Amino acid sequence: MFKSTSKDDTRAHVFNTALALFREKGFNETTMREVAKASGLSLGAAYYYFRSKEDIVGAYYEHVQIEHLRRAREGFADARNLKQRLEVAFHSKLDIIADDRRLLVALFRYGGDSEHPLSWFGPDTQRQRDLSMGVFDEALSDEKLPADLRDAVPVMLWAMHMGLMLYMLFDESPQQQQTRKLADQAIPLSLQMTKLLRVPLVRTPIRKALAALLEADLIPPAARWRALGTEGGEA
Amino acid sequence: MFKSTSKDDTRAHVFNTALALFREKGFNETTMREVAKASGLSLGAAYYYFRSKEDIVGAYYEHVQIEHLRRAREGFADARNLKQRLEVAFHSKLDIIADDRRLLVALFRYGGDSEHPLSWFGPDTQRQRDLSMGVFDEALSDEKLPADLRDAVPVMLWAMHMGLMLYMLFDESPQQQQTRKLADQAIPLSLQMTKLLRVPLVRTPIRKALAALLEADLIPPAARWRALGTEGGEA
DNA sequence: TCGTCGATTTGAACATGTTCAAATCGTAGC
DNA sequence: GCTACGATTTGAACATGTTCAAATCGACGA
Repeated sequence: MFKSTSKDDTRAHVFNTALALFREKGFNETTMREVAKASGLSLGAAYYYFRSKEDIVGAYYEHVQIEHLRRAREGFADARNLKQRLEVAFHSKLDIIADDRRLLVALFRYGGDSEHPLSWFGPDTQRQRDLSMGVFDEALSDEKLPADLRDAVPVMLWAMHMGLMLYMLFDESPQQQQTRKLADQAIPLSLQMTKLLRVPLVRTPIRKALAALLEADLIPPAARWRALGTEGGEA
Repeated sequence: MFKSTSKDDTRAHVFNTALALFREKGFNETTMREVAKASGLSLGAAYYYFRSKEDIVGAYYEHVQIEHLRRAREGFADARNLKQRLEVAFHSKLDIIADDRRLLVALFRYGGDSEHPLSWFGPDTQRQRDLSMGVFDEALSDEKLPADLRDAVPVMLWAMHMGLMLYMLFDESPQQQQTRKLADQAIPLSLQMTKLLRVPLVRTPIRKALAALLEADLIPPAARWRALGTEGGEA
């Protein structure tokens, strides 16, 4: 019933070969001909498994998100409070991509191109966004927050984590320590800010800001991501 | 003393021809061969004036920034208060790029690529960033603010304006009304936030946040952009 | 075993950004 | 007017992502 190498297996093989090359030489510096040759395939065959070079990056990021969800949940189990859960949420993501800065460049490349499948806000990447926001939503878990904020905070945390990833792309410090440090400072500050939200003087303008963001469609409906990630992950 | 067509003239001609094509068909969809032909030059000659296709976009953005500074100052002259100055700062930028969404895509493309000349945070684009932050700095003008905040707020406004531009890329509403509306809501909210900064309860965590951003090199020295824009603009 | 049909593989061909050695042009100095 | 030299122009050639028609493979029914 099983071929020794199914289509999925070969695809995975090409995928891993390509990632290794991307990590080693960078995305731009790796040609599809090299990917094909290193995979033991002809150029055309490589294109049979991935529609395009960026499509490989797309698969990579899908993998990153699923892995993030997995590791985050694992970490959440041991975390004792919100601070620790946020640490898990941020650092597990950074752990996963730590060695892939040369690759992530490609992911950010088409972020602003609304017509591109890898666009940050396009329909094709919505699933990944939702998965990602879901992680931060779970980090908040049953935190007591007014409902409107409760649905918006995960989006803010997601935005922060996007910013952190961007920062990491430029972080040349060993092990990207700078990025880790920034994350470690951002987390307690976010918590303080959250507490400040209870002060009416602060809450009023924040409410207005949220209303504006909501109206601008920058805050997606929470229901969408909350359902996600429950229905089994990979193969 | 002047050739009828100096190198600069020809360069400007190629530039304008290219922009027209980019606007009409989009950046990706326009080939350098088309640019060359439409300019009445051979392919190689076009490359004599611009090192690369993106280099044209680089020149465009330089132009945008200078024009922004010009229009903003013009507008500041008539503005009666901070709110109006911020409106000028934001809307003049949006005015300039309003018809160029298909072109701006290329500008955002290499934002995250730290090795690319058009990178958002790379050394090659520092001048443009400084010019841009300078505009927001001038908008604040002599606003009374604690020194540390006074140097950071222009950076925050700059970041907001980057976000607005990104939003505009995805804004399909006629005339990009959505983006305008978002800007108009963001401005008074920013002002309210600024006032909140006087409340110690708020100011303390904000101070910490600024310290973190400063340490992360995300807030450049204010002196750099304040000097700028005083020494004459274009030709 | 043979024929058939879909899955897979192949490599040539194409489009397009970029490079470059050679040709051409224009002018300054004689 | 002529020459030399730098500025400009040219188009062929190259690299690389992508496409595609044709070849090959492999399993299944007859």
